[in-house]
Order: sequence, then structure tokens, then C-alpha cells
Amino acid sequence: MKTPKIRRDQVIQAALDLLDQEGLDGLTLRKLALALDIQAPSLYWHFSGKQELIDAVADALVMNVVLPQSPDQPWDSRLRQIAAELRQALLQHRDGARVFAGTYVVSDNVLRVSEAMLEAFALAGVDVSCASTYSFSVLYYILGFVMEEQALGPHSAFDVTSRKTAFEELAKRSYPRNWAAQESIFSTDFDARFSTGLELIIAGVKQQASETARKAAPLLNAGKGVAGAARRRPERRG
Amino acid sequence: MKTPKIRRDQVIQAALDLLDQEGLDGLTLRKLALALDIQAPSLYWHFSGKQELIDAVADALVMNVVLPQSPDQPWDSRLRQIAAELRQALLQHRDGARVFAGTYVVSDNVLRVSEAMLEAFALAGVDVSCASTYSFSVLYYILGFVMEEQALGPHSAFDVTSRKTAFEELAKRSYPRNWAAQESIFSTDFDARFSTGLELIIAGVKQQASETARKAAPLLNAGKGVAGAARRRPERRG
DNA sequence: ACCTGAACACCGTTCAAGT
DNA sequence: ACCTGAACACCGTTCAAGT
Repeated sequence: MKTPKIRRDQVIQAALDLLDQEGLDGLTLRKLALALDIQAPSLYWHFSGKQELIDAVADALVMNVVLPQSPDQPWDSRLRQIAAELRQALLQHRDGARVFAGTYVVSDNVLRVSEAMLEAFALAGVDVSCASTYSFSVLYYILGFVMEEQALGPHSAFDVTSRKTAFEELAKRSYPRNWAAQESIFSTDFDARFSTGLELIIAGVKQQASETARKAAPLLNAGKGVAGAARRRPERRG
Repeated sequence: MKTPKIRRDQVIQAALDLLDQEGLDGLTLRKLALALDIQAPSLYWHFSGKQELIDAVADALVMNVVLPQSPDQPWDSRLRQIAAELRQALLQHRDGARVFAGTYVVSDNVLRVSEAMLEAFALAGVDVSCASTYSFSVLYYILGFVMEEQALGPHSAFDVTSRKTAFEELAKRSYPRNWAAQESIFSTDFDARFSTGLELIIAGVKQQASETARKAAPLLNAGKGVAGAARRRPERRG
């Protein structure tokens, strides 16, 4: 045929629409084909299978993240912005985090986000090896957080109320600290919670970076009574 | 009938076996029934549906985690142990992390782990509100990490090699920091990587806790020239 | 109380065939 | 080059019926 009925990007857009309407479990090749006014097997011309389609959708989710490369902000400010953008991008579509978490896409969009994170960590003074691990940590945090945020959201797959009562019964009886933390655990102020967890990571980077720097230049500080060294307990590992 | 053919825990055990053999995608009610020598609909007598079955499997995964309550170890040592136990438990069965991440079970086994984490953070001096957020952060990290560890493991669902070459092409051309970090990104020394990320969180807790303590007792430190305060840049938020 | 048989309403995927 | 029609081999779930 001279004029193809659909193009690849049209399929992806339709998939995003369908995702918003039906959720990930409702994102079906048959329904997708129906929305595009074609037959299900036709999709195999554009994608090798459902997984490749999902991968493309996941890639599309982070299409607009970190587009204008951060200016000369400090590294922690950069990281906060990247994290916020990534979270917002995942929140933009129903089950966004679940979609992204299930894929390990290697694409421009994904690597651009990764690159921005690595850059931020480099500015913080952490070496490449740690930086990559830290990037994954941040990514895991965001994905886990938004997955829960969306699981408890308007399209929740399970009965939140019944789960809460189950928690109350168990916690009240046997788990005092869970009981005491109940309010924070079921807090729906996701912005605040997201920030708290992210600041934890940022604080960790700050300390790890300063420790690394101290070890890298021992002659500068040796015997000078470095600030904070006195009240630091001896480390015990393993 | 007087003698039931199967009990609930036998179903769960069979499900774990099937999970190891076939993975999460192969964990099917029909196959499970076949392994138990019953018909698929019979499972609905013991479970309300597949999700409840998966929830029970997820619960079983962490059955033996944090059983002997930690002795008088310092909080960071406790956290390291909990994290290591949790990771090992998830690694014990194929797709363990994926199974657990998909569920939000409220059970004794899950709350016991949560309780141990909250306890560790309390010992570190963080308040309950932060402690719950931190617990989730740690959990997200572990789940994300092990999911990737298992995704790249012996039963990998995708072709790792082809993904690596795709990464190389992209990174070499346009993403220098990813290119430089390639070795660490594809490192299979998961023990070391897991530790690095966990220490990041622990370092964060240490700093956040010390900052909170400082703010909680400002009269003690006011005007005394607190160590490190001089070279700390003014904070800028939001 | 516990299990079966048959059926329903779906899936993803393959493949020869159309245009 | 792009799409269809028909079919295959599965799914989770329901439900009346058996014992």
C-alpha cells in the first residue's frame, strides 16, 4: 500500500491513551489495535512483540525529562530537579512507574536522564564508580515511591481502607513502632514524603563525598583536628 | 470429604517450587493445580483469586527475615543486617523481588521487618515521621536493586549482551559520563554495589540525625562556633 | 467442607494470504 | 511494504454439580 494506515509513533500515542483509560493490565494488543482501527496481528509489523511496545511506551514516558540541560545550579539542586521531573513524568500517565520499572530500556531518553544524574554526582565530587551506583539508588527510590503513590492513587487496584484496618489490628497488637508511625505511613502528602526521602539520599552523598575527599587528601588534614572528627565514633564494618 | 487433598500452606509451597522452575510469568493457576494434582478451579476454595495467592507467596518469601530480634548492635549494624537478610530472602526464589514488589501485603512477616527497621532508625535518633519514610526508602532500594540483580541473572528475560552493545553505541557517541561509568554500570559484583548504595543511605541518616539533634538543642550550640558550620554554604530550598 | 467439569471471555503470537 | 483472517495455545474466573 502506498499510504500506511499507521505509523510507529501513532501506535505509541494510542498506547499511552489506552494506558490512561485502562491501566497497564488493560493495555492489550487487541484493544490497542481496535483503537487504531486495525487488526491485532498488524501491530507485529511495527513491533516485534508486546514487550517492545511497552519498552517504547516507557521510553516515551521520560521523553521530556531533563530536556533543557541544567544551567550552573549546584549539584544538589540539579538532583532535586531531575528527581522531581522524573516523578512528575511517571505520574503523568496511569501506572507510569509500573510500566517503567518493568523495562530496562536503553534509549536516548533514558541515557540523557542517567547522564544528568552522573553529572550532578560528578559535581558533588563522587567518583564514577560510586556515581553509577548512586544513580541507580535514586532511580530505584523514585520508581518505588511513585509505584506506591500510584498504587494508592485514584485507580488503586486494591481496597486501601481494608488494608488500613488490617494494618491497625496487627500493629496495635504486636508492632508498637508501626503503630506509632501509622499516621506517617498512611500520609497522603506525597510531595513532602518524596522530598524527605530524597533529602536522605542527598545528605548521604554530601557525607560520603566529604569523607572521600578527606581520605584522598590526608596530608592536608592530618593532625589538624578536622572538624567533626573528634565526636565521630570509630567505624566498624563487616 | 473427610480428608482434604491439600492445605493452604501446601499450595504456597508448590507455588514457590513452580516459581523457581518457571518464573513469575510461568506461575499459573493451571500449572499450579497440575503440580498439586487437582483442578484449577479448586484453588478458589483456598484463595479468593490469583492475587491473594501471590500475596501469600510474597509473605512467605520474607518468612525467615529478622527472626531473632537483633541484639544490642548499633543501629547502622542492624540496618545492614536487615537489608542483607531481606536481599538474600528475595534472591532465594526466582523473580522474588518482582513478586514482592507487586504486592502491598500487610502481614506479620512484613510488619516484623518494618518494625525492625523503625527500631533501628529510632536508635539512630530520627523521629517517627522520618523513620517511616526512611524505611520505605530502604525497601525501595532493596527491591529495585534485587529486581535488577535478578533481571540480569541466570534467568534473564532479555538478551543482556545486545542491550550492552546498544548502550555502548549510544553512550560512546553522546553520553560521555555514561560511557565512562560503563564498567561500574555493568558490574556483576552485586555484593559490592549493594553495599555501596546501602552505605549511601546510612550516611544520609547519620547526617540528617545529627542535624536534627543540633536543631532540637539550639541553645547548646548557639554562638559556640559549631564544627563545620563555617564552611557550610547557606541552604537554599524550593 | 472440599473438589470437579464444563464453559466463558479473554490473552499474545504465528502465518499464510491479501493488496 | 503494510495489513488481514483464521487459528493455536494458552490464560483467570465463574458456577452448577458432585461427594
